[in-house]
Amino acid sequence: MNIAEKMQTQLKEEIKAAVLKAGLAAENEIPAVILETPKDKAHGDYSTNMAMQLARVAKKAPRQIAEIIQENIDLSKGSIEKIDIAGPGFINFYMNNSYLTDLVPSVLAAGNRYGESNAGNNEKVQVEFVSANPTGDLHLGHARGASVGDSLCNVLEKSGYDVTREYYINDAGNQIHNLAVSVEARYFQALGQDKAMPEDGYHGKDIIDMGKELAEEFSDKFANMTKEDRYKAFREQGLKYELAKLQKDLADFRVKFDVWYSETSLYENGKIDEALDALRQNGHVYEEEGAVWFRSTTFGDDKDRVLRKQDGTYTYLTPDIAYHKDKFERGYGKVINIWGADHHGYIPRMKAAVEALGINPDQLEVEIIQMVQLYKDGEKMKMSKRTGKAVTMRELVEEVGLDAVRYFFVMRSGDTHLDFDLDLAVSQSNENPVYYAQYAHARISSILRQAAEQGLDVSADADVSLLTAEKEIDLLKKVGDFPQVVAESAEKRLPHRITNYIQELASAFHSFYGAEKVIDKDNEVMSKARLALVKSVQITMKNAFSLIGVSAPEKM
RNA sequence: GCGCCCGUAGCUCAAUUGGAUAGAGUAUUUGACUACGAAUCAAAAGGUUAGAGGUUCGAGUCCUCUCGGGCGCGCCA
Repeated sequence: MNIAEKMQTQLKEEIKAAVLKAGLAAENEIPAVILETPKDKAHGDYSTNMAMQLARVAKKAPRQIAEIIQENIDLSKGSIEKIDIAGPGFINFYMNNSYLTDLVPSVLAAGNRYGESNAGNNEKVQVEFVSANPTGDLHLGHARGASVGDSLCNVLEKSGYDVTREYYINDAGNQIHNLAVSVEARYFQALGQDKAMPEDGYHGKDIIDMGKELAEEFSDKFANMTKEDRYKAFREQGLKYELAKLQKDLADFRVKFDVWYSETSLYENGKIDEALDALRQNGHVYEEEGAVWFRSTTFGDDKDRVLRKQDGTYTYLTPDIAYHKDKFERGYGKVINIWGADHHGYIPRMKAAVEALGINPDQLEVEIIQMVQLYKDGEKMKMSKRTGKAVTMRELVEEVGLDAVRYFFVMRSGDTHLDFDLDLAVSQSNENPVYYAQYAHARISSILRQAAEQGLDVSADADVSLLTAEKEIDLLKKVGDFPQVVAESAEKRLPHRITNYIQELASAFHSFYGAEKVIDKDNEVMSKARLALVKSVQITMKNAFSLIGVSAPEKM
């Protein structure tokens, strides 16, 4: 348990004890004590709404109850400096700051492990994200999904979950057929032959490049094959090429998947049939008009869904059901899918399928990432993957820089439509929030470098009780918040909380920096105390950056 | 037509999932560099939380309706 948590537990117990002592309510009538950190620090370090909650039970006015609680609280037991009653009945606690002296040494000792907690109890969680079809370049929406998904995974890991990052490769189905014939057309075009692109083909630049590369490497080898062999070859080559590109682009984006899961493998190892059988055995499957249906309406879906088409092939849903069945069989307590908003209509049927397999559908969570709109020169840019007129993730990173892209995407909660202003993101000015935070880290690094040159080392036994100035206390408290911010970010699946926190931490540091001088030749004891503080800020900042996949530069 | 999501400062977004006077960045205005990094700090100004009802001690947050925007609604994936 970290220091802030300890404080809060202690305080909660003392509040409960006071309520009991005053006879305001019986033990079983007391609601769980809720502690909040007031937005306005003039309202103390913590506040509770206990008095309002007890109004009904105690049959007294909230403010009166608050006064009674106040009288019965043991200040020293709760490490409380002062108690105020405010507003409709809030009880505000001003804590004794002496606990903060323990904070700095504990952060220094924890190092890059600072922020960890065991909130997740080592539960196995699987997160599937991006999972773009291997038929073209990753674009803006995927970049958002990759940023948010990877950050969520990091935050979950830091909070004590056992996380698996997974990418589902849609290497079966119609789109791969279209890929094969698109590659074929580009190949012949590269050989100088006039070959029209198919109606549903992929017009991306990457396919043109692939056609050229194949023509260079293999010359007219494919042209001389039988039609069947040629199709097979292009299918294979296309997949290989696209998959390699996806893996490289994501690796360059600092996203590392543990598992690349092939849809085709489900066809080959019989898992689709197993899943179908399971659904059938549970009585959720029927035949009609020559097709096999899943009665998903039993579980709240709008309409029943086809599993096997009249022509005998499966719909997209069927292998996906098998995939999800397999996920749970691998022992994950929680399965999280991060999907683009264009797939939200797919949620009810997937949940229905999970439930029909006898699994609690609450174990499947689907996080929807809203669409990204790109603006350039103040105008909306039209994008279409089919015609190849999309800005790719790679281009975006080349233009904007990886740190800024990742920061920008994690900065916003996933459930709002995002306008990405290309001109703003590109600008290397202070308009770009990522620099504000990175600058704080660089500044700290610079201070530490200079201190070292002057023979001042950071040591854990510095007398941090000297840190009593307002800005120092604010900064200490902010550092102390970190583990809980991480845990909450994980629990609520809101990785953007981390960037909010980074901004606050950076702001607290810059403000402190403006008010107090760290290295003071005439006061070595104070210098050492502040150096220890600054070092703990640096550790926290760096750990926070690493959660969102952004670098913490020592110089800029 | 039906379903899901969104609507908060000029702009881009937060808001401890029902808490106090709705906050940051940016843009605007003012002040601070012979200063450990001015990519910074200090301050001012900026709001009927799209609108109308309702629920309760208390609503940006929950419910109903209206308006506006996005995305879905296939034996495509």
